[in-house]
Amino acid sequence: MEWLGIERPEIIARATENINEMVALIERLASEDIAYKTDDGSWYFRIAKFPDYGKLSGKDLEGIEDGARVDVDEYEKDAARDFALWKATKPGEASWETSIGTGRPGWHIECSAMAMKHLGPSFDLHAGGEDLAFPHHENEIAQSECASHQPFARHWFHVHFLLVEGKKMSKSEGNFYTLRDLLLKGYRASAIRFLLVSVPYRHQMNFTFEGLAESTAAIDRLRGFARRMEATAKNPALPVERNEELDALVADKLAAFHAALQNDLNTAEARAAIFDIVRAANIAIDSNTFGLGNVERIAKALADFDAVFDVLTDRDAAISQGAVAWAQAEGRADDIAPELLVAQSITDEEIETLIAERTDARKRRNFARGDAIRNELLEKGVLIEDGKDGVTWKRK
RNA sequence: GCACCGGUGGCGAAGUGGCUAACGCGCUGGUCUGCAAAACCAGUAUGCGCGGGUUCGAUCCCCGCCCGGUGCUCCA
Repeated sequence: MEWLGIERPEIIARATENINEMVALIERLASEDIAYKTDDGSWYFRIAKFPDYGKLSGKDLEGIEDGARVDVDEYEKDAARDFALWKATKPGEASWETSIGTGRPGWHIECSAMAMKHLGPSFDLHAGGEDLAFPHHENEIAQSECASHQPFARHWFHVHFLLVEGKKMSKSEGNFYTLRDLLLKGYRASAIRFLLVSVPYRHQMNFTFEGLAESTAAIDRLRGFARRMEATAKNPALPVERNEELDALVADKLAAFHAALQNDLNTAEARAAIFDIVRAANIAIDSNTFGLGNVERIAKALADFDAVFDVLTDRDAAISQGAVAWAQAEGRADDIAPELLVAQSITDEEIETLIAERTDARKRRNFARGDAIRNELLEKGVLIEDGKDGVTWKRK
């Protein structure tokens, strides 16, 4: 997770450490006859007591009427759609001895109990995959709101599953990749992150290797621009007064960036606004209409962008090295892309030395030698750029 | 079979009842460069799954169909 720049949760709750809370919740429901015990010692939730059932998923409950697809007697439930809160012990299963009997909690009660314990009866946001809306989240709402008599989560955030190369991801399709797999193939962590966040969460995205290459190129452009801004800000030849037209455009696009994120996290639109700024600023610099006064707002835009997207700072090499080290330790060295090892075989110091030699050769107009060095570095994944103010380089 | 979500250029992907259908990548040509790279410019969907309908006007609304995803039993 940290490889993708994802923050760790403040609290990671474990179901097995919160059995008491779950039992208390079931007892509270039982006191209002919402939870009931069956002959085998299991507890079920009486959906008839919660008229709002189905409000999240918009399910038509007629489809799961009593006895339609489930043998009611077999489960001893009062209604087929009632769901388990607590399951009586079965041989070979973990169980706890509690005031409501010996057994283990049902799946849904765990989440209700832990969410309310840490966040209170009402909280802002509950997330989950699209597959969980029904029945899991629906059942959480029913249990929690019946127990607390308050609204449970105010907003629900359901992410769509992604497609991989146009198909659902599955081991049998052979399109199941872990983050480590992708890193070992030579893709950058930042590109993976950027691709994943570039499509709004509500939409199903098609994750492709071509898409990863696209993200890599897009990040290169953004990082290149960030570097260019830094260099430009230090350029003493630049006029101090700002280009008002450009500044207004940047302000406009920065507002659009934030508006897009405010609009249900539309990351695709937010991203577009930043690229608009990049292009406009590049044009201004290229046409010598850029002033030092323009730097401030653009720097603010980049900072705001990166506070969310977090791809400008290059930590890719270290992360890839981590993946390589892992593969070597696990005996999976064969999975490491050759380019990755080649790229890691040259140090920054060695690159600087070669570039200095090349610059020297070019001054003497020995272009053959200069180009030879450039090609040598290129083979090691190092790209040289000759700018007006000197040579810069980056790893591919 | 039923319900919900989606189907936009070569690819990824925004968006809107009527303005040139964003943005990124790719590709082609150009500027710059010793040559490249980077950056910039121009071009690249007469078109938004298919067929009807509503409307002065639909990619955007309605209906049907096709395709993809998810759910509709248990487990988590």
